[in-house]
Amino acid sequence: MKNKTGEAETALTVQAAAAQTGLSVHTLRYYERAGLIPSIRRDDGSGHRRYQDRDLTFIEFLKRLRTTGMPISEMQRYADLMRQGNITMEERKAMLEAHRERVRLQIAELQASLSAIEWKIENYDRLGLEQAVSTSEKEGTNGIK
Amino acid sequence: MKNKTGEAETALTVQAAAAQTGLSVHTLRYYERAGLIPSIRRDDGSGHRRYQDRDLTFIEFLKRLRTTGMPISEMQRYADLMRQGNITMEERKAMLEAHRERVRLQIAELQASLSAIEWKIENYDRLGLEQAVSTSEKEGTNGIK
DNA sequence: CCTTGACTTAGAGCACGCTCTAAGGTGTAC
DNA sequence: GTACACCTTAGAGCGTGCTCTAAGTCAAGG
Repeated sequence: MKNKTGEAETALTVQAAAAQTGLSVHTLRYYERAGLIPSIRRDDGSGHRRYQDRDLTFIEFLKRLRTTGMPISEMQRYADLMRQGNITMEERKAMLEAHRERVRLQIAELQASLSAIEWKIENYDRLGLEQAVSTSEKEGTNGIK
Repeated sequence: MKNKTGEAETALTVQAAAAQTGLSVHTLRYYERAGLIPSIRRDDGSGHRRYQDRDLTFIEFLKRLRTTGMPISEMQRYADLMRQGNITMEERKAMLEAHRERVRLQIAELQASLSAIEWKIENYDRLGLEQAVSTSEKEGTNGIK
C-alpha cells in the first residue's frame, strides 16, 4: 500500500493509520491519550490527526513492546523518558535491556510448553485409536459432570 | 520437596498443591469450579480436597496451556472432552494440534520482536552518549506534556 | 444551506482471569 | 469445651487493555 515510488507521503488519517498498523482506530486514540505516542500532528482546520511515517514507525515499535507483554504503564514510562530528551537515553536503554531478558525468558517458556504439547500429541498418536489411557490422564468413562 | 525416596505419596492439601504448582489456592479452586480439573478427591470427614499425583501432573499441563495463551473457555472444552472418554481422543488431539500452531506462531512473533528490541538497544549503543537522535525517534526537547 | 460522513472528546462499559470476602464446617491441642 | 488453623462455598470485586457511546465539530458535495 505504498503511495507511488515508495517515498515520503506522510499524513494518514486515523482510519488509514489503523488499517496500516493493524490497531483499531479506538486503540490508536487510546494510546495517544495514554501518552504512549508522542504528539501526532493535526490538520489545521479540522483538528484531525495526521499520522506521519515516523509516527507509524514508532507505533510499530510500540506494538512490539505490547506483543512481548510490556504493560501499558511501562510503555508510558518509556514515552515519558523520550519526551524528556537525550539525557534519559541510558534509562531507556536499561528498560529495553530488562525487557529483552523478559522476552528471552518468555520464549524459553513457550518453547518448553511447546515441547510438552508436542509430546502430548505424540501420545495421542501412540495410544491412538486402539487403546485410550494416555500417560497422564486416566479420567473419562466415569460420568462425573 | 519430595516426601521420602520420591515414591507415590499423594493427598496434598490445597495449600500444599498451591505451593507445588505455583498457582494460588484461589486459582486452584477456581479452575476446579470452572471444570478444568477433573474431580479432585475429597477427605471423607472434612470434605477437604486431597490432590493426588495425577491431579498435579494434569495441573502442570493446564499451566502449559495457559502459559501459551489458551483461553479458559477452550481449556473447559478440552476438559469436557476428557470427561466424555476415549471417543473424543481425535478431537482433543486436533485441539492440541491447532494450539501447537498458535504457539509456534507466538514464538516466531516473539523472536521477531526480540530482534527489533535488540536492534533498538544497539542503536542506543551506537548513537550512545555523543549524539542523541535515534533512527526512529526525533521527539524529545519540545515540552509537550 | 444542509446533509453526509469522517473526525473530535471525555468517559462509560466490557471480557478476561483471577483474587478476595463472608459465612460457616471440621478437627486437633490444650 | 473452646480456641485455633485450615478448609468449604457462592458470589462479589478488581486490574488490564481495550472497545464503545454520546455529543459535538468540520468540510465537501448537491
